[in-house]
Amino acid sequence: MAARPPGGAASADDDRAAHARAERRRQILEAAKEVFAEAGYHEASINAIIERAHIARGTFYLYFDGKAAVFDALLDEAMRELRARITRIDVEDPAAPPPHLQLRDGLVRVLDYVLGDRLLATILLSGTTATEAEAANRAGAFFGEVRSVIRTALEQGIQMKLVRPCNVEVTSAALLGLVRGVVEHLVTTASPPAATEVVAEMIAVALRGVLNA
Amino acid sequence: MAARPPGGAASADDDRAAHARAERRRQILEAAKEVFAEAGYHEASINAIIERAHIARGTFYLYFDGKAAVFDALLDEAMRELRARITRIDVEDPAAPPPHLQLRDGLVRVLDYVLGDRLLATILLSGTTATEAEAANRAGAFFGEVRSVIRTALEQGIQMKLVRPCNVEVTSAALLGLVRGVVEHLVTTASPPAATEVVAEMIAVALRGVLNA
Amino acid sequence: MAARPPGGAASADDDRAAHARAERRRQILEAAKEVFAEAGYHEASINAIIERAHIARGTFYLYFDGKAAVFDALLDEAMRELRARITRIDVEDPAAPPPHLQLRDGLVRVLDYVLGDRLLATILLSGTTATEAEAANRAGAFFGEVRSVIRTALEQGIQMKLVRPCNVEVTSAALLGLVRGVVEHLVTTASPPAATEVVAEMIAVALRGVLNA
Amino acid sequence: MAARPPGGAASADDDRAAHARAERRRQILEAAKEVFAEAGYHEASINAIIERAHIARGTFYLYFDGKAAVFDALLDEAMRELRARITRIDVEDPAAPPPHLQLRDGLVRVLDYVLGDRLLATILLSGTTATEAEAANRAGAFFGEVRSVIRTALEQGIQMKLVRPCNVEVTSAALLGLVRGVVEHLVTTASPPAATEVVAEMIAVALRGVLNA
DNA sequence: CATGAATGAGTCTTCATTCAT
DNA sequence: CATGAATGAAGACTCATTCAT
Repeated sequence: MAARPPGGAASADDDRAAHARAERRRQILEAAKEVFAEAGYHEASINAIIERAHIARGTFYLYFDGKAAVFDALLDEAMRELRARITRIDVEDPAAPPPHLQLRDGLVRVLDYVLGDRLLATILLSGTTATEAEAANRAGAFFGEVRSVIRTALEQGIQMKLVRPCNVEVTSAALLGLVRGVVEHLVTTASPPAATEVVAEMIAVALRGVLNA
Repeated sequence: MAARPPGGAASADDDRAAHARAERRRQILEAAKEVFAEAGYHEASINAIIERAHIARGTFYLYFDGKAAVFDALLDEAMRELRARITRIDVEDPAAPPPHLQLRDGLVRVLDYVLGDRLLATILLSGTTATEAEAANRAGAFFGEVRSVIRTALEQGIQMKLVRPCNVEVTSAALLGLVRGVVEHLVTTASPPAATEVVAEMIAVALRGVLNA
Repeated sequence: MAARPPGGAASADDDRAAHARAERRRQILEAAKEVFAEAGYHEASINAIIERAHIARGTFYLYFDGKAAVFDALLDEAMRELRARITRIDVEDPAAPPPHLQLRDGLVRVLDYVLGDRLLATILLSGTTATEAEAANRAGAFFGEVRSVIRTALEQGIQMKLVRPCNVEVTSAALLGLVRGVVEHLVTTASPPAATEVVAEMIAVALRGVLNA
Repeated sequence: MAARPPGGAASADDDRAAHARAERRRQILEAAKEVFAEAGYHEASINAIIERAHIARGTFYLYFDGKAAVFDALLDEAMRELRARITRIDVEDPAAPPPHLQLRDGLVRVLDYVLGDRLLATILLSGTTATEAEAANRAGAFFGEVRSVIRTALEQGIQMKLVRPCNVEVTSAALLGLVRGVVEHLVTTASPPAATEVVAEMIAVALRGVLNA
C-alpha cells in the first residue's frame, strides 16, 4: 500500500498525481505531528489525526499502514534532518575552519532546525520513552549515534591536547544531556532567544564551565 | 478508596492491621515500579502489575484508585526522595562546608539514590513525556524545581563572582540536562562506575568545561 | 449501472462497442471466477478481482453493481449451463432412447461440463452455504430444482415398476447428495478419471447399490 | 486466557466456580451456534453472538479468543460427537453383530445426533466452505476421515465378496455425498421422519440401489 | 478484606462503494 | 468510458474499572 504506482516514463498526469499524493501525505504528517507533539504517541488517536487533517478514516490508511507508521515517518524525518546538520568535526583538512567554529556552526544549524520545527523536535525527544518498541529503539539508536559523535570528538580533542583527559563515557553522556536539556528548554519556551546566542552559551559552558576565570 | 480505616485511638490490632496494609501497598508499588520501568506508563497493564504482585484484580483497587494513582505514588516517592537529597547550597552560614563540597555531596547523594533504585529513576525520567497529563505536569514541575535550584545557585555564584556572568536561563537548562544525561547513562548502563567518580567528572565539566587548561 | 447504452438501431459502431463491452465483462467474470473459487465469497475482495482482471476499481462498477452481482452472474452462468445439460427423462416418446441411456448421457454431459470448468463448479457447490442471502437462496433453489427432477424420475420409475417403491423424499435427497459428492470429489482431485467411467460407477451404485449380486 | 485456574486440590468453591464458568461457556456456545447456523461464519458477528447470549462484549473474550475460536469449539464439538458415533465396521470379532447391522446402528446413532442438534450439523456441513482457513481444513479433514472409513469398509467388503468390485475412490465419494445429502435434507426439513426409517432407506439405496428386483 | 467475573467505552483496521477528473 | 483517490460504515478486540460473593 501507500506505494507510488510503478511505471518507467512519467507523464504530466503522473507528475500531477504524484504531486497531489505527496501533498496529501504531507497534510497527514503535519496533522499527526501536532497530535503526537501534544499528546504523545500513546494518547494520540487516529481519530485526532484524521480530524485535524480533515480526511476520512480510510484515507489515512491509504497513505500510512497505521499509527506506528506515521510516527515512524515523523521520527525518520526529524532524524534525517538532524543527521544532515550534525557533522563530525574535521581536524585533518587544513582548509577546514578551526574546530570550535565547526562546532559552533553545527550547533547553530541544529538549533535553527529545532526552533523551526519545535513539534518535530518534541516528538523526537519523546521518542525514546514509552512508545512502541521499534520507534523507541530507532530514536534510542539515533541518540546513541549522536553521543558517539561527541565521544569521538572528545577522544580526538584529548589526543590533540585540546581537551583535558577525562572519562569520555560519562562526559559524552553529560554533553549529550546538556544539548538535550537546552533543546528541551527552547522547545518549551514561548519566545526563545536566537540560536546563535544560545549556542554561544552552550559552548561556553561545555568548553570552559561556569566558573569565573 | 484506599483510605486508612478511621478511628481515634490506635489499638494494637489497628497497628497490626495498618502494618499489614502498608506492606500490601508496598508490594503493589514494587510490582508496579518494575512494570512501569520496563514497559512505560501506557504499555504497562494492570494485569501485569497484579500478576507480579500476586494479588487479585479487585485487591489492587482497594489500595489504589487506578493506574494513574499508582504511577503518581511512584513518582511522588521518587520526587520525595530526591528532594530530600537536593539541598540549596548554603553560602551564608560560615559553619557550612565550602560551596563546591556542598555541591559534590549533594550530587553524590542523588546519584547514590539513583543507582540504588534505577527502576524508580527510569520512571521519573520517563515521567515528563507521553504520560497522562497530571503526572507529566507533576514530573515537569519537579524538574522545574530542580532547575530553579540550579538557577538560584548560578545567580548567587555570579553575585559572589564565583561564577562568570551568563544567561542563567540557558545555562540552568544546560546543567539540568547535563545531570539528566548522566543519570540516564547510569540508569541504562549494566555496570556503572561509582557515584563519587561520576560526580567528579560531572563537576569538572560543569565548572571548568572540557578544554585543556 | 452496467446497463447497455440505449438506442434502437444498432450501427456498426454500436456493434463494435457492444462487443468490446462484452469482452470486458467476460474478462472481469473470469477473474472473479478464479478469485471466488480460491477464496470463497467473503474472503474474496474486489481488490483481488480487479488486480487479476487488470482493470481499475471504478471500471469494475461500470460492469457490475457490486460484489454480489458478479457472484450472482457466475452462479447464473453455472446454473444456466447445468440446466441445459439436465433433462427430464422422457419415458413417453417411443423414439427416445431407453431411460437408463438418457440418464447416462445426461450425467456425462453434466460431469463433462463440471470437469471443463472446475472453478465454476466449485463456486456453485459453495454457493449454498455461508454467502449473502440472495445467492444462497438462488443456489439452494437450483439444487431444489435438481432434486425435483430426481424425485419426478423416481416417481415415474416407481409407476413403471422400474424402481422399487421407496420414500422419494429421502431417496431423492440421497441421490442428489451422491451426485454432489462425486462432483466435489472430481473438482478437488488433481487428475480425475474420465466422465464416462465415473458416470458408470455412479449409475451402478445408484441403480444396483454396492452389494454383490 | 479462558483457562481453568490451576491448583491441585479442588475445593468446593473451586468446583462451584468451575461449574459457573462451564455454564457461561456453554451459554456463549449455544448463542454462537444459533448465529453461525443462521448466518454462516462470515456473516456472523460477535455483536450478534453476545446479544443473543445476553453478555457484554468483554465477557465473550473472557471465554474465547475470538470469533474463530468459538467456531472452532463448535466444530470440534460436532466432530467429537460424530466421531464417537462413527465406528469402523468390525468383521473379525465373531461376537460382533453382522456387518449390515453394525452399519445400520452406526447410521442411526449419527442421524439421531444430527436430528438432536440440527444447528450444529448445519455448521459442520458449512464448515468446509468459505470459512477461515484453519476451520475449513479441520472440517475438510473430518470428512476426509469419514470417507476413509467408507473406503476401508468397501475394500473389506470387496475382499469378503460382499461388495461387488468397484472404483472405491468414486464410490466412497458417492456414498459420503449420499449421507451428506440426506443429513442436509433432514437438517433443513421442518418435521423430518424418524432416524430409523431414514436409515432404512439410505441403506437400501446404498446396498441395493433404486432398481426394482 | 480479598476475589475475579463481568462490563463496555474506546481504538484500530478493513473494504465495498462512490465520484470528480 | 476509464480511472483511482476518497469515503465511512462496520466489525474485531483490549483493558481499566466495578461489584456481588
